[in-house]
Amino acid sequence: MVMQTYFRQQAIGAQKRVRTRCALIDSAIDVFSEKGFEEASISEIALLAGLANGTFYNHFRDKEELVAASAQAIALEIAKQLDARIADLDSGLSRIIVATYAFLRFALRHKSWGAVLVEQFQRLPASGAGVMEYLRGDIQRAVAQRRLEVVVDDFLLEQLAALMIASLRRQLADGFQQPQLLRTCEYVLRVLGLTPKQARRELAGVAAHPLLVEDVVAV
Amino acid sequence: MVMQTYFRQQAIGAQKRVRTRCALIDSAIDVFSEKGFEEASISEIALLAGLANGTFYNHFRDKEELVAASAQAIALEIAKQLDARIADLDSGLSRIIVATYAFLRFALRHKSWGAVLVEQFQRLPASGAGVMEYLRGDIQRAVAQRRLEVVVDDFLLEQLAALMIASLRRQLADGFQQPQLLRTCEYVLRVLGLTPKQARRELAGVAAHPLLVEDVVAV
DNA sequence: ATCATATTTGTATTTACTCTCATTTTTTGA
DNA sequence: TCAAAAAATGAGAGTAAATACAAATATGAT
Repeated sequence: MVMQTYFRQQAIGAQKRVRTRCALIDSAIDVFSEKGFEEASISEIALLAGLANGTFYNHFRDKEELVAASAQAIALEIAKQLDARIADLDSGLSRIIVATYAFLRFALRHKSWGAVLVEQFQRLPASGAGVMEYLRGDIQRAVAQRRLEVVVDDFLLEQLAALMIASLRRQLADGFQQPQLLRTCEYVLRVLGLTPKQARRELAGVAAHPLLVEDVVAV
Repeated sequence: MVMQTYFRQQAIGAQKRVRTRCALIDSAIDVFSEKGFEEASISEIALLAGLANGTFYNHFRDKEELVAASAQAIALEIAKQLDARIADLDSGLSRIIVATYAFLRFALRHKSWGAVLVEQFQRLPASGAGVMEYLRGDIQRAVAQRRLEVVVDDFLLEQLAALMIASLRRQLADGFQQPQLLRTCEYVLRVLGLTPKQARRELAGVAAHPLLVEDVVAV
């Protein structure tokens, strides 16, 4: 696989410091997702980024800081893309479903991104739950719309994140399988307090959304 | 904290090979739970076990193999203890609840054990889900008793394991909090297809079980 | 275009660990 | 008790992280 250069390209025109940082992140995403965190060596990452070993330490204290920065960059990017695409949805419940589905779908299409998210979640679940911060707003919206009755706290978000990350990890290993992705969406809704029937109905209700239709969703 | 010697003591009288192996596992549980997997060094583990560095390699190929063996030893031990104590319960649903609660409660009382389970689950979720293999039987029992309608597959068990491990991890960090533990039990039941009301009712139904009463359960 | 500043380079050094293996010690069972 | 087998030892080779730093280079504001 050829090196990804997504963040590099985003940074064209920016300060040198930012550009180099992005080069390291691009390189790290590649090496982490290919070898895993522990096997990835700093010198290899620097080399692949076209930089000398010492340069790494101008930007990050250690590997942990780099994987955290990579995961955050990825999460921000995904969130940005999702936000725009579900702006048309008013129902909190629908937003939860579509965002959850699309988030996982996206991370499965861009496997190296997904791998880094999984890596960082395992390392620091609290920060990982932050990756799903967008869910908080949509859940609260659904509560305000009287479609859910639930207290939104960090523990709840962590439990939901655990479901999603476990699903992601499994499918990164086995390949995308829509039924599993839909099951995870259902489980999320059930944990949020919907009955299985309601969850199924809500899911069917958004099956026609463009972000789901790409896959020809069969609920 | 003084070193735990649980498995060592189990192995008194056994072959030398087994005794040394258990000494390494005891030591590993201590070091892993105190420093985490990455910071733990093989030489430190060997030293704490009263062994020379090289001895480690007579028993395990690397740290991964050791943490896997430790987690398995722990899981077997917990399963053994739980099995005996829920033998009186006939209802599959009740067994699911009590076992889930007691499993987490146990891992929270013996923090170093809990930490190793979390570590291994993060490393290899599939094997981690094996830790919860006991759940499979109880779920199938509940299905046979017509209290659940669900297909039991590996994916389902992994999703449930993810909920439990996330809860465990959070409480290892923050300390035992019964409300969170009970919430995780409820979420497990909901994922299994119970409505929130049913889940709540089932939970109340077993609140009097000895394994839960230790904590004076307030549902 | 210039130059003060910021960044990168790459080597050298320290530190810490993993893993190997020839040798020594301990165990086991007859 | 004894000898063969099993296990333990610990020094050493090899690897990589982390840090330092003086010299070289690139940058961007003016």
